[in-house]
Amino acid sequence: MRQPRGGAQPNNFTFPPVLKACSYLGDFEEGVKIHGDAAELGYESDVFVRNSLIAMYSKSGAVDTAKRLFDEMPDRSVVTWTTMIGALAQNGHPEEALALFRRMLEERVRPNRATFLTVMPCVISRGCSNSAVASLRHAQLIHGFAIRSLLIEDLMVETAVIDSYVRRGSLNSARRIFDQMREKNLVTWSIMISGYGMHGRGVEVLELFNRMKCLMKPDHITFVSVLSACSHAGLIDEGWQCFNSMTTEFGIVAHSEHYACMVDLLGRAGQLEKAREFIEKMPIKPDCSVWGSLLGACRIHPDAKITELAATSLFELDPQNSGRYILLSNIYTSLGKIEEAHSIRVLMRKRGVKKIAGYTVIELNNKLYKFLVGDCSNPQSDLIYRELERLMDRIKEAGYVPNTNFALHDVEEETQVKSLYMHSEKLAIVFGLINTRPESTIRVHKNLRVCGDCHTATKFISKVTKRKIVMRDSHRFHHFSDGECSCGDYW
DNA sequence: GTAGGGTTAG
Repeated sequence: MRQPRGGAQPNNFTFPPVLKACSYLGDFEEGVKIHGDAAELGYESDVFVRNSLIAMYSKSGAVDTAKRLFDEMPDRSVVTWTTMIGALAQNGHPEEALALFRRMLEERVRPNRATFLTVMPCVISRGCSNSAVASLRHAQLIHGFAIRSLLIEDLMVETAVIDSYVRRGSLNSARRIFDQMREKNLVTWSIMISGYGMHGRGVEVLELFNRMKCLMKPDHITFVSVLSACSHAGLIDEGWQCFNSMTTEFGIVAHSEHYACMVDLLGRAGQLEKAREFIEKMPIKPDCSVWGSLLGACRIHPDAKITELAATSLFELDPQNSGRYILLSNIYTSLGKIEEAHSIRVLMRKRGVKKIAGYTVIELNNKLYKFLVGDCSNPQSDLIYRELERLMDRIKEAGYVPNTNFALHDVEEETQVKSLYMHSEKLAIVFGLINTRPESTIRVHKNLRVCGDCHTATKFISKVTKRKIVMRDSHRFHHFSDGECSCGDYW
């Protein structure tokens, strides 16, 4: 491309596919050079070339450059907007992506199907890293737009809407759309199945999976959904059956994610030794997801030897993962190994591993309220802490015992209990209790996995206040009601 | 003739 031989000059039609190829090959150095060529030849202002450049920079992670190209553009097409929204969404800026989508609507640019499917993940906010950012308002805006644009009969759009309902905790709404769909594909089925898994509904998981198998061949992703759902619902035998049938019946080769699910399944059920044997017999090298599952099992069933085994491999394979250090430190604490727990936190600091700050979000009247540990930024803070104190006394009378394993360890016990009270989960729930009608369900969303003490406390809170509380965490949903949780403490 | 989009888990 640099020095065209034989006098063949590239024109504006040449650049987009070539830039796409650079992204595909991951050769962004070449992409930047081609950008230079395009500029030199005067094609940088061509809308197609511009859009391709934005897409290329987005895939290379250079969002700033992409944004600059976008901002400097005089004429933008729907594709330009969609590409830029995607660039923000896929590079960890879902809030900016949604803001840009709003701006697009304000500037009267008509979004299309691709735009919808690009912004949808920002509303759905999957995974834990960017969770809890999108408000219900955004979701309604986009859902409404889908209906107005008559896109609601589109298979992929409907699937995305189902996903958004599942992830906002409205399983029934999701199921209603699912049942009414004229056509469903593998993705639709996988989402609905994993949705039931996230909510701990094992019966429906198996029911749907059995129905699905008659209609189409499940793929490796379906099996991850089904296996993890079995593990969340404590369906040990059914999980084994699925795992075996995956290869024998469907010819799908098990990957590390499937092994990780099986280790998780066995580990949660307390069969740690069996899980260890299972790892030993694996035909592929266990990766950090497998060891992570094993360590996760030790959180529920503390075992010094197995913990050591998992931790050793993890620190070698994935030394920068902060969650693992915290988990390990908590396991040591529950094993009574206070010294070790402390040294893990020291090691973490020494290696410069940054903790992800935990927070809980609650939505009231279309507004999001975010709470950090010990947060005092809310205008109602005084009231919240007073109510919290009262509520803690009430649940203690009902039998709640604070579990200081989840508190900071280098402080006195009384302070530990106090710091437990200030966890973001509890603050958000109390804020919800104060500001909503007595019969309404409280919905909160934590960016990390819910803390064990908060999980116990919330069960008691649901009992003494007679409130339904739905908590979404980074892994699943917990539906609290009358002192019980839908996860059956099997998380 | 060229550019943008949905699914799994620990």
